[in-house]
This record gives sequence, structure tokens and C-alpha cells, in this order.
Amino acid sequence: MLMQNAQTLSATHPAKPLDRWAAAPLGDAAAVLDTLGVRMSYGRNAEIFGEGEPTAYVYRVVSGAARTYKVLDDGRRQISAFYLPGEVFGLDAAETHHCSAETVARSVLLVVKRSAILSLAETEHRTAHLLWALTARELQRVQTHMLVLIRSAQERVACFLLEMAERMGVVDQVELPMSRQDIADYLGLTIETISRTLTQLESTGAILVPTCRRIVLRDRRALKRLHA
Amino acid sequence: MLMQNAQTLSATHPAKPLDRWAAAPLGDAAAVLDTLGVRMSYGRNAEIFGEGEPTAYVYRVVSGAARTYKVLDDGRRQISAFYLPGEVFGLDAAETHHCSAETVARSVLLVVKRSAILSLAETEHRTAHLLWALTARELQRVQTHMLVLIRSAQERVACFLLEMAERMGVVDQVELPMSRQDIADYLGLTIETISRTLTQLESTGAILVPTCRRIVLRDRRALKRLHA
DNA sequence: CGTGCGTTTGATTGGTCTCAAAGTCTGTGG
DNA sequence: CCACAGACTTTGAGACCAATCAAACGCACG
Repeated sequence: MLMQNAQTLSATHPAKPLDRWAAAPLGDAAAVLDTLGVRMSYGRNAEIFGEGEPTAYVYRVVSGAARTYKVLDDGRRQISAFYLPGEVFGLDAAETHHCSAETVARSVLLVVKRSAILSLAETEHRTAHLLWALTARELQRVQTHMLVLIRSAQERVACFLLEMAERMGVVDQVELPMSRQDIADYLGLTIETISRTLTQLESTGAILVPTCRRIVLRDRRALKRLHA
Repeated sequence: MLMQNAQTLSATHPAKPLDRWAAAPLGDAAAVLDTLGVRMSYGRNAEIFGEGEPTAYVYRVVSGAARTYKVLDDGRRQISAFYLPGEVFGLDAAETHHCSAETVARSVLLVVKRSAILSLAETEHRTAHLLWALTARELQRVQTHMLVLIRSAQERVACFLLEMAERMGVVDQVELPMSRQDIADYLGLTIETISRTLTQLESTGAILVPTCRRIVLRDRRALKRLHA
């Protein structure tokens, strides 16, 4: 089903990462991962790692998108986060992952051996600080997302669209890589409510939905008002 | 209003922390903070730090309890976490706090200069790893809490009671330090729903509520079933 | 013994879920 | 190129749960 092997696209570049780090600003410090990682190709809905598995690798999205999630006993799924091109995930401090991860669409991921980063962090405090900063950013993102989860359906969807637009670096039109079910599980709603809410936002003129994956932010003011 | 100055109870112990760290297991590594910190006393609902303020200190609860929270434009408040005796908070990697923090009840906090920890982390990779681990634990806690926020009122309250009992190290009786409003803002519900749900759980025999702050877990099995 | 805050209880409303069915898109094979 | 199957999305009707508005209750405090 979701199990789908990835194919190696390029070999590692052993490199001398220390130099490149020294002056790297934290923002794009993840660029250093390039020198340590391998590119791999994944199909749609492919498993990247499972909850409880050892944390052997760290990933950066090159193209496509990924999601991390947890599943409740009753089968409900909560998506913790989506990861878009350029973003890093899978960096747990613990020995095992506490979320599962899958691709949302056909994707290319940069895969980096966690041990390589950890040993680097032991001698290079900038690397250690990067690990901390990446986890802290993740924490901040999840805390912000919690604020979204306590709001109304309209507000959640508006927040989601604005978040995606910002993270994809676009102003007024987003090409969503994920399905309605993914959005629903991310926002704590049902697919029907997602669909109805989009229709509703379209009827008020806030957005346009030319195709179900493409959404035009027609009135950012109105969306921002819901964003609060 | 909430502003309330804290009183210093003891002086810093400059100390030689390096030795103590070397072999310290990560679990109680925060014990090292003792050697760097100062004890301060706070009143009820006292502000500890505000969102956006510089991250000058890290805190550990000695007695009492604290909460971190964010406020929406419409005034709604989401409590990110409660901190009980022994727990650490305020450790943001960024230069400014992205949550506000207040005491829940009269409390004594161990206050540690962040810069002292950071400079230690530059030379001592165990300290750096501790910073990372503490933030990662926080991330894990918030992710788990997200799962709670997508559930029914009964389930949320049951999860909350079990969580508090476990963190307070008690088996079947919890003395809640926080008000109904705090619980509501933590669980994304209203005070009325909290109250009704507790009454409901009491009527089914799952709990007893002798006083409004004291709750007896009468049937953990039933609560665990809701915990899922 | 009031006073005020926090909590509980009640009645009603409204938003989201659930169940159900119709509609749309995509990829596949003839 | 078209027809078809399957998955995904949209729309509809009704039920249910939690929010809201309102009032009574209990407890700590002066």
C-alpha cells in the first residue's frame, strides 16, 4: 500500500562541512545538509518513516511535499505538519521518531545520516545550535498551529490558505499538493467541512477555486480578518 | 494587574558546573540549573515573562505551578502548557519569547540566566545537547496535546486528568492548582463545558469531586478508555 | 453577615459531524 | 480518441455536541 521504496538519485559528497558552516547564517544553514546528504525519489503517499522507528535520517524536501502525523486508536489521524520544498523534518532529539512521515505527492528528498550531523555537533557548537534552532522552530510552528485548532472552520481554512501561500512564497495563488482529506486531518475538521467552507469562501468572494488543487486568494483582506 | 514583582530568596552559587554535568543523565540534568540559578517567589497569576520579550532567563518550578499561553485578537486564550514542580520552561532558542508565562498559584521558581547556559553550551556539548533535548521534549508534549484538542469534551477532560495525575506522580487523587478557566483554555473548551463534563464523569462513577480543586480518579479504566 | 469571585446548572442556539448521494477528475485500456 | 473504472470532491438533510446567554449556588474574605 503506502510502502514504496525510494531510489537513490545521487551519491553522497563526503566533503569538508566545517568551513561552510562557520559563517553560514542560521536561516539557510540547512544548506549544509547538501554536502552530507543523498537525494532520493519517492512516489505519492510513500512511507518515509514510522512512529517508533529509530531516528536514523534527517530529511529535507527538494521537490514535492511531506506530512508528519499521529493516529489515534479510533483511527482518526492528526497531521502535525506539512513540509514544502526547502524545509527540514525528521530531526527528533530522541532515539525514535514520535511521528510517522509520508510523502504527500511524488517527491525528491535529501536524506542525511543523523549520526553524521550528531558527531559534527559534538565538536562544532554551531551545528549543535542549528539542531536546537531547527527543533525550536518546529515547536513554534506547532504552538501556532494549536491556536488554529481552537478556531472556527472558516478561520482554520483561511489560516491554512494564508500559511501555505506564505510558505510557498506566492502572493495570490496557491497550488495545493495535498488532498482535502489531508487538509481536514491537519485542521481537525472533516473533508465535507473543508469542501463546504471553501465553497462558502468562494461565494463571499474571498477566494476562487478554479480546480480543486488550485486556489486564488482574491481578497487577502477578508482572509486576514479571519486570520486574526 | 498581573504584574507582580518577585522576591529573591537565595543568592546564586557561581560554582563549577562542568564537573556535575559530565556524568549527569539527561533525565534530571536540569538539576544542574540549581548551581546557576536563583530562587524567586511569585504571587498568584503573576506575570513571569511576556510574548516578544527578550529571552533573558530560564525557569524551573520549585513549588506552585506556571502556565504559558498565547492570546488571539478576539481575546481568546490558548494555554500551551502547564508546568509543575521540577519542570523547566522559558527555554526558547530565539531571542524573544513566543509565549507569555504566568504563575497559576503562589509559586517559587528557580531562575537561571540564559546567557550562562548558552555560554556553557558553546564549550560543553553535553549542555548543548541538553538544550536540544529540553526543547524536543517540549515539542513532543505540544504534539501530544494537539491530539487532545481534536477530541470530544469528555475525552479531553479525561486526558487532562490522567496527564495531571501522572505528572504529579499520584495514582488516584489530584489537587489541581489551576482554575476551571485555565483548564478550559488549555483544552480549547469553555468553563461551562468543563464543569458539566466533570459532573458527568462523576455521575458515571469515573471520578469524584469532593472540592472543586480536588479530584479523585475512581475508575481509571473508564478514563483510560476515553484516553484511547 | 453581606460582598464578590469562581463554579455549577439550565435553556436555547448554532456550527460541525454524520450519513447519503450526486458530481468531477484522472488515469487506463480499448 | 473515446469509454470506463475508481478515487476524490461536492452537495444535501438531519442529528448531535458544545457554545452562548442567563441565573442560581457556594465559598472565601473583609
